[in-house]
Amino acid sequence: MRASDKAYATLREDIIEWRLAPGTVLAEVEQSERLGVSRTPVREALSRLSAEGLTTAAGGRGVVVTDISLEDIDEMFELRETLEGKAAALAAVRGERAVFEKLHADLLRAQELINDADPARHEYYALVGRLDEAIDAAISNSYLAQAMRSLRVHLVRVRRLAADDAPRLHAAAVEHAAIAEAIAAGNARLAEAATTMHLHRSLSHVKATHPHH
Amino acid sequence: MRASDKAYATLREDIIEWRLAPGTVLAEVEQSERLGVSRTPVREALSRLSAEGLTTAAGGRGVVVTDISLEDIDEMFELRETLEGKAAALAAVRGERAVFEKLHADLLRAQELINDADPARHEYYALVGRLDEAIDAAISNSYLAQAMRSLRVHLVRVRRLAADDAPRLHAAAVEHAAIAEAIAAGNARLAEAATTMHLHRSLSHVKATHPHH
DNA sequence: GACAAGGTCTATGTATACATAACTGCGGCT
DNA sequence: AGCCGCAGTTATGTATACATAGACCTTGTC
Repeated sequence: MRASDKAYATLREDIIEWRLAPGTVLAEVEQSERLGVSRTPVREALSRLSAEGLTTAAGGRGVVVTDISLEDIDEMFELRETLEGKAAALAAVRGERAVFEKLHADLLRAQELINDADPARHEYYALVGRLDEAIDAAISNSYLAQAMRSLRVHLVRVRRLAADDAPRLHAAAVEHAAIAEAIAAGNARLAEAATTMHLHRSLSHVKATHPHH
Repeated sequence: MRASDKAYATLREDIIEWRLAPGTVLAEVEQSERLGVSRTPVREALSRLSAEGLTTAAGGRGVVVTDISLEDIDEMFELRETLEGKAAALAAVRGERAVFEKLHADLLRAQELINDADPARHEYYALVGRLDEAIDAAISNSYLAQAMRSLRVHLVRVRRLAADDAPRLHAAAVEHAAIAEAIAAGNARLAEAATTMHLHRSLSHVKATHPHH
């Protein structure tokens, strides 16, 4: 593994997991010492992070971890609804029925994955991730897929902030299942509507959890 | 101006203007000699270009200029319709009426800008650029604006490929005027429809001009 | 004659030394 | 007392030397 990849992965993880708070200044020398690599790979990592929008170059004095305001969350979900709504509609038209029928069935059984044995809900999120990947593959549009990937980085940060509780996850699983079902049925408008509903409820949940910020 | 900015701007311009053909291998030493800077800024420039999608890291053997296939153009316009349609609708709701009324009037007079005195149509494209900027500002959604900016880079490359002729530009000016008018009127659905129409005709024109590729 | 294995070579990946510009603190001026 | 300006310091920006890994060519064998 390249040192720059390591630096990038570590910094990215630290930012997403909120171990590096917004506003934190990431100095090159400081980070190179912390990560045990030289300034060059750190520099490249910070470059990539800034391109993604996780950090911003604060003119001259290092790069700082970007903040996420309530307005940012609204804006992110506005774009998300546009992109994922379109993606769901396209997947309904172009996707393979069998793939989404299986995902539908798995998502209906996802309630069992949400238990106290796995507080981080790794398996549940992995399943949701498979739905995302299936949609990405089904739309066969690399530009749209890329736009959604860019956005997902920021959404993971929001998710960490929102502290999904079990009731919300149970409801979300049902909503995801509805999306998969609509895609499997080849019903584009229904798939888009199901996506809109899901995102609306997700946003409401986030806002209810964090009224301030 | 920083050397890395210079390297980035030069390389980006060369790629967009098709002076660097798709498939061209951009070796670091070679480019650093050509641009008169050291490898470090060239490296950073290539990094940024790859993040934008203008180049791709060809595992081990340098970065190569990405190609644009006919499928790519279809995909780009599919995303573009989604993004710009939404943006136009939002601008109709959130934008300032006066700004778009002025743009509407200017665009109706744009026919005069398309003459033999300016073969590159700088003034015309500047006016269209002002419409884009006005919409960007009106939507007040930095994530959506960022997604559109990312896409526009690639679209400029396609435009250079399509060799816009005077008749198409005259028609496009009218279509742009219709978008501005709908936004000024605060009619979101009409603005979205006008955008869809414009993009459909643009794509048809590009495909008619370049049936192969 | 073709395929595979090894070596060489050339590219990128990394580290570090040096240049330069901006921020900060201090001092003098108004 | 507040502000402007200068210098010191410390950060980033650049260049270059060195490490390393992958690609291509050569050579040997089947």
